[in-house]
Amino acid sequence: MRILVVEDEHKIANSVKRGLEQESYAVDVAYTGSNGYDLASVEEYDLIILDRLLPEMDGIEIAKKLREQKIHTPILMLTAKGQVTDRVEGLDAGADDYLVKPFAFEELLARIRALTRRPKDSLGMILTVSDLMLNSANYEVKRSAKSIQLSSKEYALLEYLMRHPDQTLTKDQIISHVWNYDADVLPNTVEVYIGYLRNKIDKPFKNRPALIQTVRGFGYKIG
Amino acid sequence: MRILVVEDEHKIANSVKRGLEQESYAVDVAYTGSNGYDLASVEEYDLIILDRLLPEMDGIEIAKKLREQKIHTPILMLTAKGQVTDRVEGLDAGADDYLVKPFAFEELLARIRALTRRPKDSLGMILTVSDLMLNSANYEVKRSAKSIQLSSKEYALLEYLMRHPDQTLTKDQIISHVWNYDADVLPNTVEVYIGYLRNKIDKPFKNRPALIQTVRGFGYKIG
DNA sequence: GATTTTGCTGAGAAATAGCTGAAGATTAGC
DNA sequence: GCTAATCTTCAGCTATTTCTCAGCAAAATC
Repeated sequence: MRILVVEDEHKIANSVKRGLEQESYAVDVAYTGSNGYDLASVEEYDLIILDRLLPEMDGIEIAKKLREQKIHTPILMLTAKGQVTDRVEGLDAGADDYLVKPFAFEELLARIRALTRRPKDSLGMILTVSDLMLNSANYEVKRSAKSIQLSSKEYALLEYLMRHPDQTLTKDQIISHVWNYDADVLPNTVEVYIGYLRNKIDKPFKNRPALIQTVRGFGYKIG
Repeated sequence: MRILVVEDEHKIANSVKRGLEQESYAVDVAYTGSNGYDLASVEEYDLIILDRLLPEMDGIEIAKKLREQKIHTPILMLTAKGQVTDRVEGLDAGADDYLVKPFAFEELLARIRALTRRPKDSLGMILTVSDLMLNSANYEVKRSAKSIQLSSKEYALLEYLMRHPDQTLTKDQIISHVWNYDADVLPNTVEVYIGYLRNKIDKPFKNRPALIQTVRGFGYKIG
């Protein structure tokens, strides 16, 4: 699955590239509009992530030109928080979806999955680890058939862990996936949230094995 | 169920495609009239959604030609608000129904359901959740046999919720289904309408459980 | 066994989500 | 055109969530 990222802010471009590669997408990056446009017209991508505001040639224009060229690759447009009003303009130009910056990486992944629509996770994937179940259609979490109430950060963290079962994730990885790229939260915040999750999914089920495990010096894993 | 969408505005075409696929229709899109005509003559569809005004070959002409070819696939014609809604002309050409742009997605779905009329929902599907009943044939809503009067937005919102019982729907999802694609309403508007609905279907029935539930951080669900 | 590092946790300040009354805009009916 | 209903936004309020801090516990290192 090949993805082109057109974004002039290197920080964002690179963090998106790194994250997507970790999810085993093949990623090309263009830091300018014209560069991005050239790549998009020559190469074949499964998805194009396009910053709306770019020097030289902006996102709207690129989208419009690509559509004129009959290139119908799905386009995910990124817009800064202030510029929300122009939803219509962007969609007119041919974008398929919108994401407002700053976004959490997992949110980006969800949109990408929706746009490239792998049958597997269309509408409501159900993740399970042991007797813990997470249903992304209605954001419901259950353990041993008992419903568990989570806040949205807790939910995002749990989903990230459960999408990588038995794999140790460092606090840095967790931060860059669950929080948005310009929030800089302390590693301790992750510890705190792990604590919250344990209170809800491990502590009340003493007769069952604890699912969230600390891998001292490295991070956490579920499984 | 296969549907062909012939529409030159990518924005509309893509958002309709995405929405219908989520409802598990198989959707093909043609961005030009002649392209659409070719597809419609070769492939077998259960429904064709046709923009009335298209470059190259317009909707009326496509409909006429298809009918000449003895292709009787139901046709739903889209017309812009300003356009002379010459119902007669379109219906003469062979269209089975009309929808004026901009439309809300749920409205489109309702027409599609009417045209493809699966025996199941022939003449007005009736949705029920607990003791709440919605009859889409006559737009009547009742709870515990007591009739409830709703405005059209309230009705559209309730129908959307009831068609996805026990599933949490985000404010974004609600906005893009219940409002039309170029309306730019605030999330708070959804909150307000949820409030209106609660006043009418939950508050007056204190002895019964509340049906509309807030799922903090995610959205709302009914059930 | 003392020291350092790493992780856990209770408490609290700051930020945010959701609810609601009210008021301005828009639309439909007459 | 006028009026009434409906639609939408706004501002203020409350409860929850988010995040940091500081002190403690456990493990690793010396």
